Amino acid sequence: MPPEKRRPQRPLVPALQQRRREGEVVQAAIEVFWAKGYTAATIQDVADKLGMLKGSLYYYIDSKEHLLVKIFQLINRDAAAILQEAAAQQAPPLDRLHWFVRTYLEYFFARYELMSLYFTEWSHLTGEYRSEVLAQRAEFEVVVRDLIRQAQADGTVPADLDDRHAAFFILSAVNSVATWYRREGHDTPEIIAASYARMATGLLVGAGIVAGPAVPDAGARRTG
Amino acid sequence: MPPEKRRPQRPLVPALQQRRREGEVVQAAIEVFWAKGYTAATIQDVADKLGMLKGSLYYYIDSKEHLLVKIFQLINRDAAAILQEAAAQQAPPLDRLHWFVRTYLEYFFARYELMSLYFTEWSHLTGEYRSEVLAQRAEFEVVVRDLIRQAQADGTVPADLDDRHAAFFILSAVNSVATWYRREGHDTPEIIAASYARMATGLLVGAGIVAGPAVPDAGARRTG
DNA sequence: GTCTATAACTGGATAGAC
DNA sequence: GTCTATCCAGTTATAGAC
Repeated sequence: MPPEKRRPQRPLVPALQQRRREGEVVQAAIEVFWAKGYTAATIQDVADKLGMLKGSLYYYIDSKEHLLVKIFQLINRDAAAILQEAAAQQAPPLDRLHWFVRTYLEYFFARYELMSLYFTEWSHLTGEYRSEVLAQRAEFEVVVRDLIRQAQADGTVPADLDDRHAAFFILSAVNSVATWYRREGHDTPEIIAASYARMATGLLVGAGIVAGPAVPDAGARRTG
Repeated sequence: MPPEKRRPQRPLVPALQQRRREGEVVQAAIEVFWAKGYTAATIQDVADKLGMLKGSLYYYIDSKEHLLVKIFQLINRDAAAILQEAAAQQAPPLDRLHWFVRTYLEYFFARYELMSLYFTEWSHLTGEYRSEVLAQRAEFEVVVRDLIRQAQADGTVPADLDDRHAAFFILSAVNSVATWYRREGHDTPEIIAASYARMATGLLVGAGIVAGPAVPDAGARRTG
């Protein structure tokens, strides 16, 4: 039996301006992760950029994974604000959905490196950290589903369309722009955002047009 | 100079049934990665399941990452076949797109664990391996874009819709089903596949309806 | 109280013996 | 084809400098 060891107790009220170095650590991590990718990047790389030994970094972070979480926290607040505003507006549901997709994507492009890091590396998170990300996504799903249901209630969108599927379809597409968007591309952020908003709403109203008939059982397999 | 040592030379034409153990290695890896996730899973876990030491595994693989690649190769051939068939059919472009989305998703659900592993863990790949995955995705994009352009040519889909954006939108949504689908869910694979195919085609024809007008500049921010 | 250095442990990977 | 030994990176624990 080891003797009951005393661990350094963190004070409940942290000193006010003591976090400047912490911000530098997060900033250095962003640059390193962006340049090399999360997996390839080493804690040593981050420490080097700060001029400290890798072991010393663990005063600021709990783990390499935690460093990723600290980066993600920078955008969580903003994203939630956009979502809540879309939910609170008074315009027709489809207009609000359109606004949400467009505004969210424009924010996305404005902080592209950060958002890209989020969507390409979030899967490295495990346990509690992963759960937090999934919980936040669930909030997005709830709001978008609600907007779709409202549009179904007023007859704009066909009632037989599965609102859950539709919400997933739209959010998946929107969140995946990080996989193909590049700053050097010829499309401006505004154009892409408007294009995506158009498709998101078009999907809902268009589903009424292609509903039943467009599900042929592909009898035409094998040309000829 | 060490004496020219004779290493076990692999015959150019591999003996027919010599790969059984290799298959066992891949199968063990699938089970371990599926159970614990790629990051949390250790090479030791895979070795344990096979009853060998972790160092010995490296006779069959180059790296943990390579093990993931070997798993992915199991599905590449099938996915490419579905894609090519969609491109080769004689039906109208939108019907072919509908067929592709539905068939691809049904294949997806039939091999859910494998496909899920692919879409949730592919981002762990780096360098050459990552490039291969991206190249394969590019093929999907090419075919889907082509179907969309054909539908625009015959007037079914508005010409001012960006076919590249639309292809990304659809493929992103389809490939993301792994993030929310669960075997225990109440939706059958057929229902989801049909629902997604409907939305994919609806998006294209619906874009003509919501085109210009539905882009209000959200003057209604801040309810009140 | 804030920060750094050091050593030890775990997991991924390699080389060479058998 | 498998094992032993060993290396390196990420991480933890802890002692202690300022």
